[in-house]
Amino acid sequence: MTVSKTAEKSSGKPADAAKGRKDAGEPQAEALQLGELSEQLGYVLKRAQLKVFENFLRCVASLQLTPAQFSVLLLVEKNPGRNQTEIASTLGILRPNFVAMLDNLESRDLCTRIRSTNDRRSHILVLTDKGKAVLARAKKLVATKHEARLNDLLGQANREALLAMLAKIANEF
Amino acid sequence: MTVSKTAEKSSGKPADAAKGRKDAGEPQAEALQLGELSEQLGYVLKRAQLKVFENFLRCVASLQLTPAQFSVLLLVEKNPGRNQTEIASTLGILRPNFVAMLDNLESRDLCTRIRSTNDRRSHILVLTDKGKAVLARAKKLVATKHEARLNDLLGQANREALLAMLAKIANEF
DNA sequence: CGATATTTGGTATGGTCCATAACAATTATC
DNA sequence: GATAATTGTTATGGACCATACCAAATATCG
Repeated sequence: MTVSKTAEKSSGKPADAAKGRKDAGEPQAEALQLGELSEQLGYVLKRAQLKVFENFLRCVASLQLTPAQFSVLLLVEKNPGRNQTEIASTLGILRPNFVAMLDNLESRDLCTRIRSTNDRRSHILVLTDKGKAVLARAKKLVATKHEARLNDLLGQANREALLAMLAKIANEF
Repeated sequence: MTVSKTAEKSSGKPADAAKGRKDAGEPQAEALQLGELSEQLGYVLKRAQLKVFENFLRCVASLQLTPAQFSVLLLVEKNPGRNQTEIASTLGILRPNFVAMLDNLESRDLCTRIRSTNDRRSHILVLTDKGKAVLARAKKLVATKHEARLNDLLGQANREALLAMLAKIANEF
């Protein structure tokens, strides 16, 4: 597959190599045939994922949160008192790569590392008040602007079916 | 969201920070709560995408093809005589990044750049005989090992519904 | 107890992918 | 025929991912 983030200079959908295709009378090199590509799970999946992330970023742009950061805040809120290793591995983040991420969140006063008294090796992660507030606002934005759009596009039932299938793939494929 | 490729050193599913969870009698720090994370479209989507790519790579490992390379070969076969810009932009690949990719495929004698006689700036892309043969084998592997697995997992009808929804997201989100 | 192994957070580093700027050669435009 | 646009390309930087390694703290076991 392939699918990068900012499709050429052209419009949104990358599948139009040609310019301002309308129905004008230009010599216009006709559009390419996607062919079997549109049946490839990985291709469509990646395309969809990029679009969703892109939309997510726009929706929470005012809070300056990436999908990854949002997931960290969500998980820390739901599981306060856990250490870096636990949070990171649950999200599939490798511990070394989690350090800079936490440095960022901590520098913005969204979460805090606390030396555990039981095990003085580990850092307990906790959301700051600001972190909780930002997360609350992020949730609202995501719910009303981002996830709601799926319902408009697919309908409630289909949206749930989609999530269920994706979860199944993520867990059993 | 987040989701890296090789979840920690632990097993497959990243959602088990703890070790060999069974039902033994260890002090074992209980598993984390995913919470609202499992309802986040982007999170589940990314997770699924990583799993699918991972499986794709395994299925065509004998041919040494990445999803991106596979998509290029597919598109060139379906649209012979197109130049680099057209193929790249259709796939959402930026032209500068497409150069090294083609260098690779060409060095393996899977496709060829041909100077166009009409426009001597552009390179026409064509699959070599070896390229066609490799692609044919890849298709077979993908169909029988990769895509077939989706049917086993979701069933034919659901698989088609999933692809349709993903395509809709990719195009209209 | 004390030697050894393991775990935790962290640093350093390299790879891959993605994005932008710039350039020469060629072609289009006026 | 001068200027603009296009094509393939190089160079470069950023983001993300993965591995090896380290010191401090803890666990394990003789």
